[in-house]
Amino acid sequence: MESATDAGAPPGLGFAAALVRMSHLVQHVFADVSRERDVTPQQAQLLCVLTSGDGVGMTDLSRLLHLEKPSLTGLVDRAERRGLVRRVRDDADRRACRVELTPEGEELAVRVHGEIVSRLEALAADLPGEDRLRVADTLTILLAQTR
Amino acid sequence: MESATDAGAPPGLGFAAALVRMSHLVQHVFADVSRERDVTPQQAQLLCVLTSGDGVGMTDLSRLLHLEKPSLTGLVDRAERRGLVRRVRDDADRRACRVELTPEGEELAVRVHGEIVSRLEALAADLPGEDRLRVADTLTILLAQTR
DNA sequence: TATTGTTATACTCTATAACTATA
DNA sequence: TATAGTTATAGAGTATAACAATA
Repeated sequence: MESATDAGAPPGLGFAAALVRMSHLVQHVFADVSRERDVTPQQAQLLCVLTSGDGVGMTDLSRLLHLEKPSLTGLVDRAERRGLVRRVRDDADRRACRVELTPEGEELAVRVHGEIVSRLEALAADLPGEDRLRVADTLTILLAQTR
Repeated sequence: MESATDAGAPPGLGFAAALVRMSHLVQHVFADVSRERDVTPQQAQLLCVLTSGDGVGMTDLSRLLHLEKPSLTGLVDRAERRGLVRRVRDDADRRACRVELTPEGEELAVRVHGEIVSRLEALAADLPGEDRLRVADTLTILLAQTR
């Protein structure tokens, strides 16, 4: 006996495998929602990161998104061309700039974020709230280690 | 009081947010391990999918990886050029082919998979085994809904 | 006619190396 | 000299439309 699943329940996946599979599922939700809103998943992720705080520098953004800076330059270029974000020159340090959401980008960010959250919550609709909470809390602990 | 986290514990993330954050973490583990082994994350994922079973058709593979078929053609082309997979013509249906791991591809797949699993398990090292099991089982249930 | 897979094409994403401008 | 960001370049990933070959 190596699993806590009852007879008749799905064959338990193993911790790492479950995380990997869940990660793929989340990726696909992200991809589906992005496609419906006519942005790429990468651009959607950029918008979501920009939702917190009012303007993020390119260096911070590249760390947050785990992208090399030239990759980020291109991503921001394309998002800017679509009118989703804008670069604002920093007066204090004239090398730097902050990237901000435009009103259009902000609206899109809210819609995409809301849709993703609602699809993931829907997935857990049949789950006892207690289990849902426990998963969220346990994952939160794991995530805190890698900050 | 809207969270079960104790005082001093990390601020609980919310179910959907926790899944999204965990997904990003898994993506980065995947990216790091792939890079160390000198393959792209997409190629690593292809190898992992091919580990189960001996040869998968392009149509099945495109469904498993959620890729349009022309995208898959390119991915398999590049992996084949690197000697990681090979296309084997299907004698029964001469339109079709099965994609198989080469010995080199199989060795790489095992290493990448093992490394990813071990890093994710390591992340949970401080977690009571009971919690780890509960998360795995709960996620398994969620995943089973979307098969 | 339907299905399997590829080709043609156009973008997007990403990294490395070299660069500009400011600190 | 170090830091913020960009440009140049090359390759990988992806999708849509059109196609070839076989069923």
